[in-house]
Amino acid sequence: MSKIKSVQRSQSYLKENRSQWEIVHGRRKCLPVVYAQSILESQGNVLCLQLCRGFSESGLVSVSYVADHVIRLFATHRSLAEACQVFYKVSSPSVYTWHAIISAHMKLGQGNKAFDLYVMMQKLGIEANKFVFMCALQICGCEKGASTGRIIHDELIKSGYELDLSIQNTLVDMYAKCGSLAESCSIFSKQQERNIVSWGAMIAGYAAHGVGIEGLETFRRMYQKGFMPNSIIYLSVLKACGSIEALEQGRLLHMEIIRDGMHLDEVVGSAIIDMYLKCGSLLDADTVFEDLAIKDVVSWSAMILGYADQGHGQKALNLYSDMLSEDICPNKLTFLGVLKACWLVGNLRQGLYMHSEVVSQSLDSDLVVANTLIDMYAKCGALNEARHVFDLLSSKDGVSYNSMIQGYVQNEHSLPALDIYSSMRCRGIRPNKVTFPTILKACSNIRALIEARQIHANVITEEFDNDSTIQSAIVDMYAKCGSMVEAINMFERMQSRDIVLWGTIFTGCAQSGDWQLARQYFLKMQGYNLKPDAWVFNSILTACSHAGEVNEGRWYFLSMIHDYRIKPSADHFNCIIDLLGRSGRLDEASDFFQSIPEQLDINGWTALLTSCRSYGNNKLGNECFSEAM
DNA sequence: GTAGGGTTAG
Repeated sequence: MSKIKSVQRSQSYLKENRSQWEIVHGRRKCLPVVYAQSILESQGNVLCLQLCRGFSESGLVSVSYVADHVIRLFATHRSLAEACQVFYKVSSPSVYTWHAIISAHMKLGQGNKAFDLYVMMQKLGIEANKFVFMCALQICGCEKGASTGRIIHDELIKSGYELDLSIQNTLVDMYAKCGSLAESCSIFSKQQERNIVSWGAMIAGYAAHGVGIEGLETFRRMYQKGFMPNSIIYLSVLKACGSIEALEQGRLLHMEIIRDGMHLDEVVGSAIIDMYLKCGSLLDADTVFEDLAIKDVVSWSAMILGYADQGHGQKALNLYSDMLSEDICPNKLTFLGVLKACWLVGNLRQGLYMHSEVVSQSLDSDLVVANTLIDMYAKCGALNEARHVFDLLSSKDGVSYNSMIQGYVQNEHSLPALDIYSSMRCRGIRPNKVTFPTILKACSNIRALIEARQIHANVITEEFDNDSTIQSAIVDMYAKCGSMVEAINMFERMQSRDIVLWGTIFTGCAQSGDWQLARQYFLKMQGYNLKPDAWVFNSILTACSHAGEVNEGRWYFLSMIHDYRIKPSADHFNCIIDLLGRSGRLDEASDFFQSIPEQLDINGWTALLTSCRSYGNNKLGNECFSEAM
């Protein structure tokens, strides 16, 4: 039957007298609903909604099998209120009706309400079927978390549904979405039978957790087992490639997708663009984007965000204005990209304008957007604006606090950063691996040793004391706060120490003027076969300079040049001049430079002249000046 | 009679 005829028949049914309708059509009375569905599929238009409303008002919906269809259709039209109205009119809802209303809530982002309905259904003595169980598992994946998921998993075992393929697939998906990849893998590996969905769920799980190598490996195994990938599989595999920046694998995948003729699909196309951008290949992304038949808000946003992530702020902003001129309405992710672009190019004015756009779309209450706004303002140096967004945010998460703390620390406002940190702890929001290095830096900046010790204690209670980045930050913090004993205590406990960390120790020694300790550690470092870099030498020379170790300083300077082939920078020259100058040996400083003229650049001369001036030796200064010219 | 896996994310 043609679609137009379906519409006409549906409408004429509705016009008929209700009682007659029921008698005449008997059990086939839900047929118009099926027609309405076909209209939705073909046109997705207002007409379908009108038909649904007609049913909703006709009273026919009190019969559960009519209501089931109508609820599902209202859910597709994102009209949860109308779906609920229908549900409440059903005199004795069947398990199908319950499934329809639970699923409607879940799909429209009301996971908690959906779960309440699930519990209510069971209390009313209606036994869940596999579809309801699948729905409950999905709610755990998006709202309730793994602990509730495990309870339902137990219920499934008792009811025997555990052996059902769709249920197993949903379990794999649920555990992955809850962050428990190990449980996903365990179920997947025990599956006796798998279909394309099973493979898709597992690959998506790996991709979402950034374990791209396993994702690609699973994709390969799937292929070997004779499953042909569909577009959904490709989306996950592309994400897996992007997560590990596997450009070559991504290119091969792109070729396969072209072979299968899926590259022009706007959804797959957006994923290909995203993969190329994450792999840093902007040209490839451009080409794919240009070739897309339909550029929707997702592909535009993928480009804008991708360019912003790669540090190309201006290009991201240009893309945004191109997108607007194509009459595409920005969404939340577009704004995330544009806000990032604003701070990349340091354009606070555009940032303020984008903020007003965000407000006009009522996206300012969205946590991710608000956090990005805080970040944008803070990175543009507009701390008051950042704080304003932060204060207005009713439910702040760890990221909000981290962004605000980072904003203060980056702008060298360490005290308010410490304040925010304490209010974060008061509200029971746990600091994480982003918080600790930042707040430790705040302590270093103002040498707040007492607070720093407290934060070190927090690091231990939050079990981040084995994180190498945080350990380094603690060493750095103690060194900068002048407590070399604590710095060394931490340093000695560390499993692996990179050159930066050794540099931190030398800087600490230099600041405290402890040349003996610096020398001791320098020897120790050489024992680990670590090559000192320019920065390490700078610290060593500073330590010599502070301790007045003229000969040692000279020796290390020459060793740096000849043994380690490091070209001295102005900082190194400054150290030597300082070292000689402190001992009142400006002539020697001059001679010193004469002995290595090929190393001198304009910075070296500038350093020498500055030093002559600060030590009041104009004669030497003039000589140096004419020589430099 | 139902579905299950999917793109852009601070």
